Amino acid sequence: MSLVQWGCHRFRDEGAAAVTDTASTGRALPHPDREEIRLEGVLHALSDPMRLRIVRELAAGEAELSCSQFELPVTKSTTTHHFRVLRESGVIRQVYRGTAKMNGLRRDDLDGLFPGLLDSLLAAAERQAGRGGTPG
Amino acid sequence: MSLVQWGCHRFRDEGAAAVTDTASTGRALPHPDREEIRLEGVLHALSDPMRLRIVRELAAGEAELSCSQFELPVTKSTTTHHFRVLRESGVIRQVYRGTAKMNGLRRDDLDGLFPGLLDSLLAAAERQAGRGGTPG
DNA sequence: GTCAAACTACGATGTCTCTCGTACAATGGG
DNA sequence: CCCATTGTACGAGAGACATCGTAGTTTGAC
Repeated sequence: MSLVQWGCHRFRDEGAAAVTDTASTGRALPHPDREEIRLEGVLHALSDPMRLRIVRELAAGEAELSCSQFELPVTKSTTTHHFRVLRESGVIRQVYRGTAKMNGLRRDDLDGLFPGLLDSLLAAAERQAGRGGTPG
Repeated sequence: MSLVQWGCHRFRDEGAAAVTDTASTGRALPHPDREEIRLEGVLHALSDPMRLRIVRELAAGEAELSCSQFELPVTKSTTTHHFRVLRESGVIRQVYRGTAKMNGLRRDDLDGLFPGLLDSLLAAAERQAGRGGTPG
């Protein structure tokens, strides 16, 4: 049938992402620019219970949190993986601080791109959690 | 390490779903009840470009649409697959009418469960489409 | 310098997903 | 009854994903 190949479910190009996060230490992490953030990528990132939970905890507190402050029922390797997915999809921003890696929601960028979306999503997760689901 | 196994990324239980859609013809299709709809499942369904596109077309028009009215760049088999994912996640409702299968957004159920979410998602998709993405 | 803490890299594994093609079933019109 | 239209079932293949374990790197404290 020879159909158009327009790269479905492939959100990990990143291409030349901005690597300009020289925090207190020298290590930098690749983040997509605001304009590179794709809705499908964000939804994919948030469609995993573990990641939705992370984002909910991140949204609950004001400050940034290090990876180790999340008590997730998975190993450290898996935790690293989930945080990377969140960062590469543009949902969170990660910065090294000493041996820790601090995580913060990219609220400004997400609100700028998709006004109201993040709040709706968080409210939805909250509602479902109250209903007896386990997404956070 | 022996961690808790709490069924991550497994949204397809459905269990005893409601199969009470005897439309004009006799064939019925399993839909999750409103309370069975899970946010993660909805996000997962919408994280695919093809399905996001379907939902956007569905939301644009008022009336229900048959599967064949969507001109998707995939085969019929694949189209069937995507519509099933959307139905099983609770995003759309499907009903047979003659040889056609009519599709409608489950707006009431989604708005009831997650107020504002669907609109935010559609607005986000619209915005991204205007920006030059291809999600619809 | 040594050491613990925090996180990463890599490879493996099992499952899921997207896609297809072919063959099949249900419906309604002549 | 025959047939076109519409959609399904099934099986397969390529690739993505979540998870793990082990081994390694980076950092800061002593």
